[in-house]
Amino acid sequence: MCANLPLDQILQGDCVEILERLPEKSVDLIFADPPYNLQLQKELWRPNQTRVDAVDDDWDHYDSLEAYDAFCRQWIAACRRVLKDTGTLWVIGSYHNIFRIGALLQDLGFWFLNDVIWIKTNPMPNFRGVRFTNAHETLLWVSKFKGARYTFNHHALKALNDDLQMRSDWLLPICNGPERIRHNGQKAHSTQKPEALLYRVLTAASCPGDVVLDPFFGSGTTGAVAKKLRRHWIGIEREAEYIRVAEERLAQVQPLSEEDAVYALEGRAPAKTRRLPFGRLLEAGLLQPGQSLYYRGERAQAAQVRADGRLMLDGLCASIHGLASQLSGGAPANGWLAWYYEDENQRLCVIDELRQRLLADSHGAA
Amino acid sequence: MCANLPLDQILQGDCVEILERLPEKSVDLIFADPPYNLQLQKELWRPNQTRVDAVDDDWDHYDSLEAYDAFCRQWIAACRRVLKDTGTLWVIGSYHNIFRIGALLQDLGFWFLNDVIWIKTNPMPNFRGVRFTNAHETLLWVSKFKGARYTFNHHALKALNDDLQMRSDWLLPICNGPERIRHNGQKAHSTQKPEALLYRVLTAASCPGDVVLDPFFGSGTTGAVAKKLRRHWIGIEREAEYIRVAEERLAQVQPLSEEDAVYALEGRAPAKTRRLPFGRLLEAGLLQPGQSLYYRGERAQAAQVRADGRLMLDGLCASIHGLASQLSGGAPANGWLAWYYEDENQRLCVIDELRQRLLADSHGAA
DNA sequence: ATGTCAAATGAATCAGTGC
DNA sequence: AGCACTGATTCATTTGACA
Repeated sequence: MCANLPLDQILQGDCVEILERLPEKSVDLIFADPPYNLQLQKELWRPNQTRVDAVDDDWDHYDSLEAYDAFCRQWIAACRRVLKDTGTLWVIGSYHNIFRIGALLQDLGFWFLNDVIWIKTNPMPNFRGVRFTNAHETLLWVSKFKGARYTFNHHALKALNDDLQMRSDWLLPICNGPERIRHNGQKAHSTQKPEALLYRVLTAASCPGDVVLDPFFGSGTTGAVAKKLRRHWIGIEREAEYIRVAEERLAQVQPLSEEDAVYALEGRAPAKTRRLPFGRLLEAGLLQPGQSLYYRGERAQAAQVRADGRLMLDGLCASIHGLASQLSGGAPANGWLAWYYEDENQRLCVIDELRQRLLADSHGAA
Repeated sequence: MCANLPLDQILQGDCVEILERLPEKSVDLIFADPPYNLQLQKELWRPNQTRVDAVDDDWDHYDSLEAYDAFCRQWIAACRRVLKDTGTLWVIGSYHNIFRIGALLQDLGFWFLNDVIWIKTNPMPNFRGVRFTNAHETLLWVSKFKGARYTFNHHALKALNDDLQMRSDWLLPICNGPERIRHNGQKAHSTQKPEALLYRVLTAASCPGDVVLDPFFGSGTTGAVAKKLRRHWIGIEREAEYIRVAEERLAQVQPLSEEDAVYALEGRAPAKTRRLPFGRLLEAGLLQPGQSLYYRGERAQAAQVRADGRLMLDGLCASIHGLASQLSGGAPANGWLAWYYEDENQRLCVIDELRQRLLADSHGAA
């Protein structure tokens, strides 16, 4: 971690200027909730003749699509510079702006990992009945370039989702009730995001101790969740009033215990199996060099174990994973489940059983 | 409708060339399911739609984005020309291409009505657990320009959704089972869309007799649903094999009866009342000039009826609607429901009852 | 305290017809 | 095209008043 990174603070000012003063490749995760450029047309009234308190803040106004594009190109490029090569960027938006931002991200070399849909359980209806209820917002999740390594805590997310793989559609309520910060009954910020949304983002794409940056900090939801989950955070915000709101809020956040933060990361998934190289089976005497392993348990496809832990078959030589992949036509393969050995009773058993036996032995790990 | 519009046919060829031969402003609805960003297919397209044989991987990421943009700009512009000013365009895509298309639509002057998320009940899992399950596709719905009139059958959609306003998130299964067209066990088309999706699109944004065009016709789902719902359809498709599949499919489609098609359109909408000016109540003798009407049934807010059918209160003088609007602080108001008169028993009744009485009298309409 | 009902409200590109 | 006039339209939650 960079020594001169201002951690766990809110930096006041224009996000582009401040980002350009931060060290490059120093941040693990960026969550950006930029102005949406809503361009509201006129007053909107409910059928019960009350007025809708719409977002009409000055910070959301741009003169043209071109002006909005130029603004976004600047802050996205500045984010890219401070992001580690293994870091990822999230952006949230609506149809007013998200297509421009998505295209810009691709133009600037980012690589899409997912677009995630936040489906609101309780959106504002379309009062005039002239369109579909606008019931969602879109989150973009991109890595810095194609092929970049990145963090995705698959098991934590799976656990968060009742042991089903987490999908790209997230059903969550809007920020309301006690969580919504109000002063004298007025919203402290017109677009405060729910903590549940950030909880999911940070759990998925960062680890405890990582640095999470939010260039449009607002009421500080990103910081609040980062602090709770024991991530470092950096907030950038222009408006002094929002900074006061966020600082008061952050002072009240209690971080989870270290164990709980790690537990939140691992979720209820089976304890993460330690990595164990295939060669350990040879070292442990569970397999012998020269012994045959059978692809998918078929005796017709026999490979020989080499002393270095590689397999040979028909002149091919590769790891258990690589050879299985080649035999399957190139699909990624888990060699532990692809290869079978003959046990003392001449029965074929999957080699993963040997790995499990070794892992269960507390002294077995390398 | 244009006399020289080739209705209920599949036109073979490049969609841009064919669109440019069709009459302008002649089509009510376009549904487009364009090829995804060709990064995935490892193909390059020149701006003139000819395919570049990409023999290796050394093509440039940015060149490919630009080529895809050029391709999309052409077909979208061609669609815009044939679309009536009151027509709307739908485009479906995934994160690979939808952001480029959304931005292009805005650049070309289209106006967003909604982005709609098709959430798949049964998506393909992410087998390697390195991302979220990509469980949705995005549909864009745009009118030709800001402020354009367009068709949205609010009541039909509300009826489709158990009398709740239809939202922008649609939960529908992917096309599978008997609906999926197969030849010798092979999918006849790799991206056949479910008819339920098109059913909702056409029900929402077109009327029986309208002309629906699909520039990437494929297996013909758009045509099949259009025929069923008694819309005219035009399909454009390059591949002869897909055309054969679609023609065979369309021959088997039975249109709904006219009544069913109209019922599907109207849903449970209230019968449309004829328009009746307030002055007719005076002419019919149901109200007298000088009589008092009470705003929202409160005797403290009494307006006087003038002989010209306007109301006066506190020096204000306006129509029943205009005065109700002013009294409510500017909200649009339905005067028929806002004003009450005193009946022969000194009870206050809403003046809409008088309108209904006059409308029920078949001779009452102006 | 507890229950019931009315009022308030949330990132919104929010009207249609006829002259 | 522009103007004047008519009149159709909302869901899930939370908050607060009041019994």
